[in-house]
Amino acid sequence: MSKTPSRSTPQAIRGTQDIFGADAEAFAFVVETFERVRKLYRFRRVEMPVFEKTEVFARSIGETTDIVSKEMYTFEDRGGDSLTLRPEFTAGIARAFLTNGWQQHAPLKLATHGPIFRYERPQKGRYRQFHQIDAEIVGAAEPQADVELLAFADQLLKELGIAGVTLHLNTLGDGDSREAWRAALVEHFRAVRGELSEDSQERLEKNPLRILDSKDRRDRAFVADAPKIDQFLSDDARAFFEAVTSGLDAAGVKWTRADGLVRGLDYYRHTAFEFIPDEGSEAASKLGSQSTVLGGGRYDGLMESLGGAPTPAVGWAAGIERLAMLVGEPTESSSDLIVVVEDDTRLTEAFGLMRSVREQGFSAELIAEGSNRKRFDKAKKKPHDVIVSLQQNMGHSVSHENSDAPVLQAIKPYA
RNA sequence: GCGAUCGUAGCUCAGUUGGUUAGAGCGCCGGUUUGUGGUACCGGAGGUCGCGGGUUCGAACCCCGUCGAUCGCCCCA
Repeated sequence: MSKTPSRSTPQAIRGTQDIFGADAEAFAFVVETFERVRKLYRFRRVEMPVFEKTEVFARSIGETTDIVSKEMYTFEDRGGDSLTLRPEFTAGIARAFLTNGWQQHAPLKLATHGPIFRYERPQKGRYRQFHQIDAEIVGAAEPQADVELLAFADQLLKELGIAGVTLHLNTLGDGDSREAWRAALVEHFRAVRGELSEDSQERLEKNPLRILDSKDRRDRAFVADAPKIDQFLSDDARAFFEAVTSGLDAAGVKWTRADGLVRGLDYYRHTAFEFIPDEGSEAASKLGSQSTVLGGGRYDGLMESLGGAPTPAVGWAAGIERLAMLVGEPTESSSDLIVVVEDDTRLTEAFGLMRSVREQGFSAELIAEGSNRKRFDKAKKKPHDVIVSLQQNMGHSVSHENSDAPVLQAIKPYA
């Protein structure tokens, strides 16, 4: 047994987590399911660096919010370059697309997953190092890319067994639509500025679209009669959105229109979406105030901010920990076989048996420590199909509830 | 960055208005019992009560600070 850590044992960094046990199993289930479904949709696997030059994120995210100045893990390396631990996948993928000449593969369907870093106050479902799965279609201007991407997300959530979650869908229109809408919103809210919450008065200057999802009571009345994006959509933008929605209907993806759903960053165009737990659902209570399960949108404006040619793209990301909170307790996997050594002289025999069983593709665990008498009881407490107990004088016993257990074939001399 | 609640054994927690050697259950280790068996009983290890300072004759308990956790606000790529 290890001793209690002394006072000098370093603590884990705030907002990081050591995932173990049932949580780790749920985490792995999310990743494995993602990998399986991603292959069904023929998304190609990509591995990305965990850090990039700071400008990769600074230029793509822009200066509109606190993100760049306050919420990234940015540091100087020994060469004096400013680097940042990735706070998202999209910007790095865009950079890779440009620097590697992946235009030649366009339209390119990519999937990846891994750790993400954001310097934020930890709370329920929110960590400083957390993990995302991510899917992008780069170099595809057509609405069917949005449909395919969303069908992937929808099927993934279904296969994870996550219920009570609905796709909330909106369009931000093309660049001109978006700007006209934004200007109208600013005008609308400026007229009632004094009656808005303090937070929203500030948002009016920094990020007016965000007033639309204010939780403050004082703002709600003005949000309700705020101008809608639909009034500002160009014919093309309207047609694009209709193509997306009719495609989703055809693909059997359920959705609901959320005309207040926005993206804060300027590079977003057209489709914006979030899968959100239904009010009062089990999923909603499990997630607390961190409600979005999976979110994304079309980012046709991103490549240009990184100095590339205009390149249409659409993608989504989802927090693995949050998904894992919703998949429920996976049943602990049981070993096909447990070998109990109740007489230490038979330990070598046990080693041979273990190896043989495992080579035949069965999982097996050995129990050969502690009091001889209590070893069998210990084995009974672990999930298993079959227990073989090696006792004194070359005797043995086999215990199982199911005489069809496949592993019995692999241990015939004992069974 | 702001606010609230919390921090006692590996885990879940108790600890009475501040008062002797800080407790329970589970888990762990050992023994006895049982003997094809997740039994029962006995015993044991394991805590400077998150950390630092203060008040007091005396602090797990009161005060300040700090670190961490949890929940919410801000932010949400």
